[in-house]
Amino acid sequence: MKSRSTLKHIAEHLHLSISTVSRALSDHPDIAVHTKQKVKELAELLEYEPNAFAIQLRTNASKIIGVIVPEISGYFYHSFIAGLEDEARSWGYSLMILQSGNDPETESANLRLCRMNRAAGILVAAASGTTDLTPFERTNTSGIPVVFFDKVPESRQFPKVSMADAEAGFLGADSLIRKGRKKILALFGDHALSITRKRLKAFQGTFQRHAPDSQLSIRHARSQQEARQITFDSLCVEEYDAVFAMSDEILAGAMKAIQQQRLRIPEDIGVLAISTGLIPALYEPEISYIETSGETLGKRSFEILHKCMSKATPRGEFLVPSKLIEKGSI
Amino acid sequence: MKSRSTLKHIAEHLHLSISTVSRALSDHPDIAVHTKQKVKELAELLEYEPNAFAIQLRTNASKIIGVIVPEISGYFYHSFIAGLEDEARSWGYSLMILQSGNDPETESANLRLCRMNRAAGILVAAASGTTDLTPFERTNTSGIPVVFFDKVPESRQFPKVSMADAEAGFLGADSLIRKGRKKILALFGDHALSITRKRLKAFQGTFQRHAPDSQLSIRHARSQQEARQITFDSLCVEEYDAVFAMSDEILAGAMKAIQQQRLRIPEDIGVLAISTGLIPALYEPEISYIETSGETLGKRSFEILHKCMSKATPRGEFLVPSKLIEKGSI
DNA sequence: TATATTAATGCAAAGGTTTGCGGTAATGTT
DNA sequence: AACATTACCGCAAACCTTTGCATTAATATA
Repeated sequence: MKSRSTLKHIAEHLHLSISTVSRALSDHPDIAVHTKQKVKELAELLEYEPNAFAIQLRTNASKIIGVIVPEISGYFYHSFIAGLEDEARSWGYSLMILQSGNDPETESANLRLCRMNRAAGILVAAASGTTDLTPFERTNTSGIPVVFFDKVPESRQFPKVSMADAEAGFLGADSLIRKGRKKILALFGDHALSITRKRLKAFQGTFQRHAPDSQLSIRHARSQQEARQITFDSLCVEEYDAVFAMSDEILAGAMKAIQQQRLRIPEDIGVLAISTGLIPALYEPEISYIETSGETLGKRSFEILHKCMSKATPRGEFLVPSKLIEKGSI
Repeated sequence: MKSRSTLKHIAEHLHLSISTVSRALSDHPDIAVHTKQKVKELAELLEYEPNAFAIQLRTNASKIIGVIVPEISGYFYHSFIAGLEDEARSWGYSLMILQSGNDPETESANLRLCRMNRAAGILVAAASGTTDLTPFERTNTSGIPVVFFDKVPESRQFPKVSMADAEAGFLGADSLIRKGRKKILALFGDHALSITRKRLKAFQGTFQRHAPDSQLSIRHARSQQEARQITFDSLCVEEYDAVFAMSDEILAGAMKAIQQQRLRIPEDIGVLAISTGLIPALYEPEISYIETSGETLGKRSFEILHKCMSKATPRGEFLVPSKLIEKGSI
């Protein structure tokens, strides 16, 4: 193990003081140009790399952003993280990824980790069981901005960024109406989740306003399996114009039922979903969807957090717009 | 912003020295039990949280593991990261995630970041263009163990952990043979990739040895789209007993062609894939697959890296076994 | 020539923690 | 009673960098 070179080493070699070397490397105007040059050359030669710990200890700030999600894998968060990493890296930040496993305890422990590492900021998709926000408040109080995304609490206290759920619901309903679909099996997630309620409300409202004669069968499923079962049963007893799925997970379940019934898309039945786009691309024909891009959400979240880290304290909820991607399944 | 409490604060309140407080908190045997108790109580009260920077500076070691992957999103790496994070957390380590975007330059920059942050160890899935291993060597020389996973270089120099590709290829062929499938469309990835060659070799070899009378059509596709096109065209001109896909991406393409042709699975055609399991679960019936679990690979990778970080210097390539998951598509 | 200005560099403290070693008092051993 | 041991605890250095201020020498100004 080669011992790494430090400012001290460079200073000794050049018969300079540590402070001069430090300033030379950071292009401080006080330092003579030829000195800077010599220092930089030697630094290159010695493969000098600053000790991040020392810098962070001195400045009491890191270039690390904490990210706490229920799970990395699955239908959504990995694309969020991908977008976020991309954006963060371009600003010189790195990501510390933590999974809560939907457990508030673990979430709180992760939060503590972020504090210990003096994260520059923290992005959180709350665990579903999280009600007590004091750990987040404490983090905030100690000078680390916290921004919620996707799974956001009711509280006004923290900035939040999430998908434009109402808009997505509206777009879904709107395109079904435009295509003349009248009898629709609409599959939504757990009614306890705010995301479900928001999407559902806009979806339902749009139909009531613009196509009150349509027949809407609203169903709720808490898993892929449940979505499949419900879809299958529904399709057995009645014929539908179209199936609408409010998420990738639901879509996956619904598609299995549709395949099982060997229905043709879009002739026998239309299909539309709210999705990130990965799952809809797996079927033939591909499924049209209202895009809720994880990547975009990631980039946007970084922007908001970045503002929090500098000066401003943005308030309220920021929405990432969604748009219809037509693939011919409806 | 509340100023955080330090060892010094606790020491002053209790009229003790900093060193005593430090030792008390880490249960050093030299410290009297009642002293420990008092210190811990006050630490709790003051919400003391150790300054990770100071610790890391002092000990010149962090509890952070660098992970460099071409991309987080996609078919595979997110599940790897999920498994890894799980295992790492249980050992008190956190993950610093970096994407190379398959660019050797970025990869090298990410490596540098890991060095600056004195990562305890680094896990790398090499960018496809990476040929020069000196940046990795330098990292290694400076005392940070590097282990490659999934996309591993030829070099013997670093420990590597990857899927048991040969075994997966064998298992695929074996189960096709057992099911009596004779005429098979076998879809593989880019022939330049070692993963492709390994899987193909075992697959082909098994057929030659155990069912030399079978008809094997081997095709190579570099994308989902290409896989789809090839499958579609092939199915047009000939009838096949079964389709074999060597990866999720290929499977997705093949499935689109099969759906397009409206073939029933498994009656009209059998389907088998090598996969992590997410994609096969989206179809009806679900697709049987040889499981190459990202989670398991993640956990195993951590184990190897963990050994490297302590004492031993494991050499060679470690393989994580795969197994057949029967779902009735064949 | 004496004084003010500028340019270039060095000193030293601070940031919070760990740890080898030395010190003190109390207890145990002959 | 003299000495050795034990149980606790503190001192101070070290980890590496940043930065306010002081210092020196050289140049410009009056």
